[in-house]
Amino acid sequence: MTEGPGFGNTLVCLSVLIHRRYVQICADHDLTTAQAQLLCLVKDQPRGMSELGHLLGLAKPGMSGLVDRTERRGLVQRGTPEHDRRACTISCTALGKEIGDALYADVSARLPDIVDHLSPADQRLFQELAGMVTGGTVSGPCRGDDPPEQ
Amino acid sequence: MTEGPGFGNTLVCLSVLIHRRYVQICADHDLTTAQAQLLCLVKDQPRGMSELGHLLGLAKPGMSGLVDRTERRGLVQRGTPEHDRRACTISCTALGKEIGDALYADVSARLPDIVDHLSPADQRLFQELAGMVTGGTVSGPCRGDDPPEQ
DNA sequence: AAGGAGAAGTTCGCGGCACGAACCAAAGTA
DNA sequence: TACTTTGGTTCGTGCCGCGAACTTCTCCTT
Repeated sequence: MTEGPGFGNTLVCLSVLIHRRYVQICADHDLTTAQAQLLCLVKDQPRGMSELGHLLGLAKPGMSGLVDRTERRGLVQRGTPEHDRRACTISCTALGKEIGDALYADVSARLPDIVDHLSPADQRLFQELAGMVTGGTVSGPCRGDDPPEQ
Repeated sequence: MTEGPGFGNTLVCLSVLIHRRYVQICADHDLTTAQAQLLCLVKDQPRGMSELGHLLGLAKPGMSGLVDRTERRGLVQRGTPEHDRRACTISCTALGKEIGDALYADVSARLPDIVDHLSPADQRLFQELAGMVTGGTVSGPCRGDDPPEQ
């Protein structure tokens, strides 16, 4: 409604801009963005596959593969909750926790670089608005609007 | 400097949020995001592989593959400029132009949905700030800071 | 208790994506 | 005429994610 014809494009540019810096930072920790997001979601608490799939917007095979690869690197591990033996709990290894914390700190420190050329007031404003857009989803990536439950 | 510890995370969420909606819109036009971005870059003017690689942040093999797949779908075509016969110009087919224009219109129309829950004033503010962050790069994705020239 | 419906994950096969290394051909240069 | 540089391609590899099919377990109904 209130947006000009170029706003959509601007949003894409913004997303790409953020993503590229994010890729750099992840690569510095030898992580892909998918693995990084998984790690950040489980670094402070174990979670089930379904929950992770929902949070990451992935279907079941995608989750399985991602956990496979991340587990193979020793960052994460599968466990079985006793109350439901078909389910699967993903938790962090000590190494994963260490790397995840370091990554999170680095993201907090270096990702905001992309707004460096704005005035401090504008930076604060942008930060606040970005928080409103993402709906205050603090931990992990925002939930998708389309639950990919299959 | 002015950002709290969660700002980096908020930016990641914002990027993911935008990207997911973008993926949806692209899929509605039967495009991947990579192909969509390529199409948008060449839909109004032909460009060389190097230039595209620079704009998209891709190395040479990545560009070759992307153009291969997009060409195979008949959306884009390779041409040879007469002044340099080893180079290669990527231009749009009629079909590609049509789809590219439709996609662009759809992105302009539907991507701003993600800020719908903000007040009109905040939406305008966010739009303006987002434009400032992306540095007014109007056409195509923003240039990366690290030229992946190899 | 039996038996079927549904949920949680896995596996398989596929395709898109993107990299490094090696390569080829054309252009420029000594 | 050689040598170097530049623009792209090919090859092999790995990550990513989907749909379809399958197994196992839980739960609900009868």
